[in-house]
Amino acid sequence: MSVTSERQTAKRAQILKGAMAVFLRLGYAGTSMDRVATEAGVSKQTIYSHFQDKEGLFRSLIEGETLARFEAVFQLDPHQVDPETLLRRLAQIYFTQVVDNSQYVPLLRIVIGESERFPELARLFTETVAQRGKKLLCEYFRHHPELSIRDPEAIAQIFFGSMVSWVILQKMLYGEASFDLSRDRVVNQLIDLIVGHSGNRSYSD
Amino acid sequence: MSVTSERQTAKRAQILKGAMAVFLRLGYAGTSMDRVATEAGVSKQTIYSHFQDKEGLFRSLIEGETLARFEAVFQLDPHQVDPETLLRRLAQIYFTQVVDNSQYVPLLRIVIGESERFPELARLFTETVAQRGKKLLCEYFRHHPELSIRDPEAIAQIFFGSMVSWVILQKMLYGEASFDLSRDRVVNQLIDLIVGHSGNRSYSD
DNA sequence: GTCTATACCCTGATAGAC
DNA sequence: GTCTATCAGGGTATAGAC
Repeated sequence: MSVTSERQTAKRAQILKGAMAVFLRLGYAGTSMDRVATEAGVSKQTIYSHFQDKEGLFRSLIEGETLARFEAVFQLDPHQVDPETLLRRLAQIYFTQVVDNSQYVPLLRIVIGESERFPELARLFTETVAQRGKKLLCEYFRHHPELSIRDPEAIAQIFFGSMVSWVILQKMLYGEASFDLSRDRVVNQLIDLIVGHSGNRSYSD
Repeated sequence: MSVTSERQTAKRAQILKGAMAVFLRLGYAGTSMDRVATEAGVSKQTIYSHFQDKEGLFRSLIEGETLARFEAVFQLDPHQVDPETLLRRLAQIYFTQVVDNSQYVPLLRIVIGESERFPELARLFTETVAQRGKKLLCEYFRHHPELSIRDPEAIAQIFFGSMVSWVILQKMLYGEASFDLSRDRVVNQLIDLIVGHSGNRSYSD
């Protein structure tokens, strides 16, 4: 039975891998089960023996991607680090560990695009991904009153929201074709605004 | 001929109105031409006599919505207004004239969701909508060196990006269910950061 | 559990009457 | 230009052999 179980989970992973390639490229409605079967290298009936239907497959896929990808992100200890270093490190983690992953942009696109058909996936995404860094930053602000941050949650929204909207505008909506603006400039100005330093270093230092 | 032409444009507008209701709710692939015909109150063949195919209808719809909706936005004269008033007025225009329109969130969602299949629509959207306010704000910063804005474009990205990402998180991805954060708090903190005032007024004052 | 073959519906697009 | 009727193809999901 353990062998059978291993085979099952292997097939399941194989199906999910193929499904991810198709769903993230073509969206939910644009994806056919035939195409998933071909991409995964299994027959259609095999998919239906592991997942109830197309919706169930899609939910399992997005849920798994959301939870697996971001559970190890933003785990740093914020104490005993100066503010500029913390903000720069958070930006670095977001850009190098999240944005530079080739599946982040398509995943964000499909979560947004299908957020009306699958609202619970959208909520899962916001709760696991968006709130994580925000809570860490808010806690830091509350323990550092010398920064005189009036509204930590609003500042956290500004900090992460500026970076996310940069990704959407530049990478998702092809804004870089008509408007060149590097990550570093946004991060430097954010740090300049929040902690009042000049902020000329790169986020990747 | 003028009567015929009027009838044509009336039918065309009728089709586009029905198409908008369906496309914005179900996405491109999720929309069927049968459903558009029913919603618009015309037959399917009538649609095909006005538009080449499904793609052509979709492109006309999104292009028209993008151009018509935002051509009158951000037309204010920025000169001889103090910085806080300008930023607060820009935020007010964005939230009341853009976000509060019931079609903005679905339109933004579908432009993002279909940005891989229709990249030229995504570029049109960024160029007409996103860049308009940004350019106005940048020009203002350049004419007001007393604000000592080092990187106007980056600050403009932070200003508008924070508001757009607030809409995406709170309204599109249902973040308001787990995280309450009002517009006013974000706008007040943005103004506080950029012009250094306390910012306790409402954006709608 | 996995495959081939198939049922049945709905899709985009068109033909022809008026 | 607008409608009804229809075509060919692809959609999800399932039946039955092994």
